[in-house]
Amino acid sequence: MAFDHKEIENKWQRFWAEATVFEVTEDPEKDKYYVLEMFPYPSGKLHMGHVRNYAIGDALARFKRMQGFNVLYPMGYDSFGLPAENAAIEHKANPRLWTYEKINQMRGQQIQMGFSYDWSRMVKTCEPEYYKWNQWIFLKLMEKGLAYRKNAPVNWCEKCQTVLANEQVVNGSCWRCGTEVSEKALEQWFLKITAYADELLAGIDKLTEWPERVRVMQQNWIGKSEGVEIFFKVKDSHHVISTYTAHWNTIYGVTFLVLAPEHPLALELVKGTPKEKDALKFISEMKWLSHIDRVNPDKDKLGFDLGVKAINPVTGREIPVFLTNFVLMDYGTGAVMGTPAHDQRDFEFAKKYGCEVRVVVQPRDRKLAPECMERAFVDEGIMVNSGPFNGLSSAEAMPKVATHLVKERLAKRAVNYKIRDWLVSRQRFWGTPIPVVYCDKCGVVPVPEDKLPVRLPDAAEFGLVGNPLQHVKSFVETTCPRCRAKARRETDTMDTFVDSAWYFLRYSSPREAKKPFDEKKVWQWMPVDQYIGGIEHAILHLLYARFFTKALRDLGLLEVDEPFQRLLAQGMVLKDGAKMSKSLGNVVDPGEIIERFGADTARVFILFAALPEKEFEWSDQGVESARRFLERVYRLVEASKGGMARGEAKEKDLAQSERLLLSKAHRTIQRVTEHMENMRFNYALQALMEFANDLGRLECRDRNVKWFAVRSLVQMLSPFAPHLAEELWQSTKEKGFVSLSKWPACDASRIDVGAETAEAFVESVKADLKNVLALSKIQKPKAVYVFVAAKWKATALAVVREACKGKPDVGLAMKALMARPEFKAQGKQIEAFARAAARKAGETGKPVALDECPSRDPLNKARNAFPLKPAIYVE
RNA sequence: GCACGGGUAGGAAAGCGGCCAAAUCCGCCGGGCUUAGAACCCGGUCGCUCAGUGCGUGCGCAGGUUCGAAUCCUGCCCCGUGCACCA
Repeated sequence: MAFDHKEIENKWQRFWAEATVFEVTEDPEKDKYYVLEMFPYPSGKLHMGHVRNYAIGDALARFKRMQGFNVLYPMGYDSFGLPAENAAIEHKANPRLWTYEKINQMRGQQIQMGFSYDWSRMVKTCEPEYYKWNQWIFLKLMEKGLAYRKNAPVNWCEKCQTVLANEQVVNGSCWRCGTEVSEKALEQWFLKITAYADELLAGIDKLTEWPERVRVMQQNWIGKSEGVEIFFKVKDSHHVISTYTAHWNTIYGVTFLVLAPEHPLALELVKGTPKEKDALKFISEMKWLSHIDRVNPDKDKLGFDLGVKAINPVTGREIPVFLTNFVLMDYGTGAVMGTPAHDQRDFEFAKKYGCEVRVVVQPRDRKLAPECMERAFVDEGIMVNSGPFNGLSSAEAMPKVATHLVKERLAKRAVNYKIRDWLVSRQRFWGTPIPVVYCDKCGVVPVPEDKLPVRLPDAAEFGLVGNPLQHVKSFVETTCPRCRAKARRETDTMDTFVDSAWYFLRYSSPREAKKPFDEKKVWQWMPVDQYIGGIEHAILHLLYARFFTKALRDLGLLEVDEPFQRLLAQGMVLKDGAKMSKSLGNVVDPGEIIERFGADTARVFILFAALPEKEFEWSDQGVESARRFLERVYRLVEASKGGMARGEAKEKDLAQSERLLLSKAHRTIQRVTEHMENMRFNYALQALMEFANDLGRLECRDRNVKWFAVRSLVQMLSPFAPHLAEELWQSTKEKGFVSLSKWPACDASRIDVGAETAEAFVESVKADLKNVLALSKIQKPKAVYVFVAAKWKATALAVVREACKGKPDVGLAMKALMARPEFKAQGKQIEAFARAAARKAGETGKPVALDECPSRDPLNKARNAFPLKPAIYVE
């Protein structure tokens, strides 16, 4: 091993910390750049996902820093949450101590990785100095009616003994423990994210630097639907059933209505009729079904005919009214009109319960007959059986039908959203206490601002039923802030997503004691220029953070609308084709990689493996190759040290290969800079690898060119392998830290396009041929030998043929060469001799006879000397 | 079902109208260096063919647009991811 990664890494980590190299303050002289990674839950050990996430962020932060930006690159811990509490139950550990231990372990590994965080800004959400402001913001939201309490059926996880937000229910199961979620009615706290539904949706258009799929997911989640509510009169009754639809053009095809079992009219309509008892029975059966079963499209559609008739407002026909399991009370009006011919669910229902199928949209290429239909026709077509709208296309009919219905007062325009208010109550200990008190006299009383934070008690008994906080008397028993009477403190804590909904603001002024953050400083840093994290937060966290940003703006605390300018959803690290997971046993521990190969290697490998947003397969060989690359750079720089001198290279003094090297250096700077800008780190590394090869093979005696090339390489390597780069920076006698050096500038005029292209090659072949001919005084050569790198062979020969105007037979020359007794051996050997000749020719500047060639001269040296420039021999 | 992303050489993964038989890394083959190996350096790595070279096939499948397609369009087949009885 050429270098000792442990020694180098420890050394530079210490130096960075001692010199507080990465701490930043606001600086009006510089442009700011805020790089943020989704802060981790402190589980103790980093996993590969973390390493990838932070390697990406750190490379960008280091690059931007070197470019002269004032870079805010902080780290913190999302340290409230279930695992700490579960550990408390299992191991009788104190969740606070457990959490702090894990934070320290994790932070230790992050330091080992060499991430350039400003640790002075560290934020831990479980500390009162942080969660105090959760409470404060909660109270502000309460004042504005954006935080409220209501009795609601909630998603309940029996195992975690807690309520879950809709976003935390994955396929009907708890997102954490996988237990099937059940439904339960409870008094719960909500945040009114729906008040911002429209703005959150409209804002997505502005997020042009977010991945498309995340934007789509958010759009779907908000689920805005613009439609109409159509009113159906109930026959022989004063009741009106209002239904929401987005396909109002099919109103003439409505042949029944279906109500959710919870619909207020469900019982009302059958009160006192013989159907009442059965209706009650049906309703209670439906209530037994969980929400999950109700919305499962594979479940049978069940109906109960209420026996009453409604009137289709446009056809005047009487239509039956059913209760059903497949209509949801919390979307639209809880009642749906049935258009069996044009909606698959309605079609199935109608077939089962014998409702009329009435076609009102005909496909253009065939004719539908209700009795022959096997499924609903849901595509675009021509309106039929629709009174005045017959003959229109369904698209044309949409606005006309809507206008008609509204004008006739049969309907009103309506908008519906899928998004629901955010349920933030959790029946857990390890979270931010919700700052309210229940008083028998005054009701729900907010804790006054000056009494914040409501601190979590230091100790509690874990493992009892329900929330441990309920059993802490000193916490629960309090007095009413308003009337001083005995009162009970709220024991629910906040969803941890509240913590992460604004932590990025806190980094601007992490020790601010009088408010959640300093407005001026936040103004300096926000928005986050580049946010990086896992796709799993595409909806949950990102939507909540956007909501908080807007809500805080409306509280007058912020001036930005959107928190995250550019978003990168990093890809997963796979092993054996699957996500690394304990249960699959395919986890690669970053700690071991750091130990064996070093942090620099781990970083280079992980960034080189693929584009950051794509998933890639872990490869042990890939790790080794990353290490080999670093070794090569190390050797190159060590070998170059003697031949370098700081200074500007003088163009006219440069030999071809030196000019080429200089050109390559600038070309590489150009490529790497551009790739860094776009976070295409794998390309940047590729360019660096190629450049390292060039540096190794191109002969360079010019000390200034050498210096520039080596120095640039070390600098550009530093975002990827910062420790090694610092070491090389120091060993090449550069001042200060490479981490703080100015990113090399590409001087486009130094890019010698000619030297890098075939044209230039052709020119050089021509020139060399001329020189050779002149020097050798052979005006009419019998043969010409050209020795070059294989890729240039064809070009070179073509040029020589052209230049010699066909006189010497170049092809025959090679044959003649083959015929010589000393070259009877293999072609390879001929090549070796040829290269030796080329080298000799290059050294003396004169052509040499082949038999002058030292036969044992190493091929590789000849090869190194003449990668591009041809050697020409004539006879 | 809908939406989004993919299918490229032995493997991973670039390219997204001509400079593409296709970057880079790995693997494999040959050579150099070595007592030998490791490491390191060089060359090769779709098939046939040659001294140079040339030809054929070719980037999921089938068509199309174009002077020209891995790259653009259409349809199809696979694979991921997300959302799904949202009316």
